[in-house]
Amino acid sequence: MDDSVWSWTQNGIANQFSDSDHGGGGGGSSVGDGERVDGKVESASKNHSEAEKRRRDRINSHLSTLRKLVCSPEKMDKARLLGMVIEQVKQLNSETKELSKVLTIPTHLDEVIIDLDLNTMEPNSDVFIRASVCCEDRAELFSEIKHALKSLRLTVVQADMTSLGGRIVCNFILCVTNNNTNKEEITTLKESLKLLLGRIVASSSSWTMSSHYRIKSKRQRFFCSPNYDTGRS
Amino acid sequence: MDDSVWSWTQNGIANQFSDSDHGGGGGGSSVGDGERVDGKVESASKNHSEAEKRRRDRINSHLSTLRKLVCSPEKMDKARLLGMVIEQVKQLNSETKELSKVLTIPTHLDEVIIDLDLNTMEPNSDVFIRASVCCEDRAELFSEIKHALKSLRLTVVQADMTSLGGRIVCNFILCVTNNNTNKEEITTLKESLKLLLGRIVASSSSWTMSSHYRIKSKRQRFFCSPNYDTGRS
DNA sequence: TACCGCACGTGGGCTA
DNA sequence: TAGCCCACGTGCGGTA
Repeated sequence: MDDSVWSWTQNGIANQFSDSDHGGGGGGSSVGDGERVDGKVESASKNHSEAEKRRRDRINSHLSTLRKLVCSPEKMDKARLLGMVIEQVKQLNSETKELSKVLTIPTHLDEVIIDLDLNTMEPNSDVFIRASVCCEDRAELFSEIKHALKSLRLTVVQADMTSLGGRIVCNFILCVTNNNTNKEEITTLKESLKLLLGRIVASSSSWTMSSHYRIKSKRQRFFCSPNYDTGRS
Repeated sequence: MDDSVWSWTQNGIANQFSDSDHGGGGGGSSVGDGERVDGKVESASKNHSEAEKRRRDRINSHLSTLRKLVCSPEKMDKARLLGMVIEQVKQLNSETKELSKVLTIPTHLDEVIIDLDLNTMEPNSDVFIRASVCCEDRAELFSEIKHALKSLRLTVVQADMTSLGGRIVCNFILCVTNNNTNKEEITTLKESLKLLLGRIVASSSSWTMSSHYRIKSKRQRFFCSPNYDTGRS
């Protein structure tokens, strides 16, 4: 419960420049031959020792930075700290992967993706379908998609849309409202959905590109603005 | 250009269990007193030595994991590796922060946030408004919001929506279509928008909560499913 | 007491 | 050659 124990962790890097053998193990250098020591090798040894200290300091400095970065409490092993860093990196990796899956940036390719995991289907349980649409942006797009989903009795559980440079990508999580659906019906539904969305995408492509939604540096500035914060953490 | 140089990096952890002094510095233990060594202290020293080796192996094992995790090439310093890890963590942190700004998770608090940066306004340039709505989810919500935006002549440039547990959060980037707008008009527009969205949120709260969109473990499984991938990288 | 984690200085392997 | 990086064993300070 005494923090002074770990003082070397904090001060060791900066303050331990008192040169000589403050505690080291191999300090005696084990000269068993009993010959006179040459001044040259002595200075070499000193250089070596100092260089090695600089190397240790370099590593420990990075370790210290990492400790602050992962909000690790003091009194934590090097090993445990590194383990914590590993967990942090893994979690951040999967997090960004998940987020960028949901929030994609529209590409220049028209496409409709329907994703349905039949394996996790359970009787008398809701069925979810994931749909992604990427096409030219236009005013009637949302209402057409909405109409198509309504005609197939699909409910929008989650929707993410991103438009950039006149292109738009919409990701939907859809819920099949008709409760008694077997796998065959779901497969048919999937095909119908793909067909309808495909038509919408095709009719979007035939449009002449409007100049309304070009990439504007202003919008970029808006996103990067420090004011651009919701207040939620 | 010879990889054997770095073989200790790969093999050192696993294969260096040949016990004795393979190269170490302090191996001589510097017994300058010339007395007989006690068996007890000798075994203690050996224990210490082995424990220290285990500790080193533990750290190096984590370092090796980290090296794979950040796709660091072999032939990289411990120090440089740690520096790379630091950069990686910093980048991932800012990345997830940016992403979660755009794609928020609905809270239990009703709120309407209008964000408008008047400072970046330029004459004869489009004006963008950021609007965030968090409230109870219900079927008519989208059409009501759409109607409100239309009545104010606002165009939806970008929209992100996330529903979870019967709550929904919608983030919009809106474009003011009326070109000749001065700051006073924009401020009035901002107030009107806040008023209209506030009414929609209030009417959502008065609804009795439907049980349709409770948190379902199935949905969670759907998101985490390995099949849940768009094909875009 | 025994154990643990650390910094230390060293020898060895390798590169420029 | 000098310089770099590493694993090694050790003394020390602190905990259980």
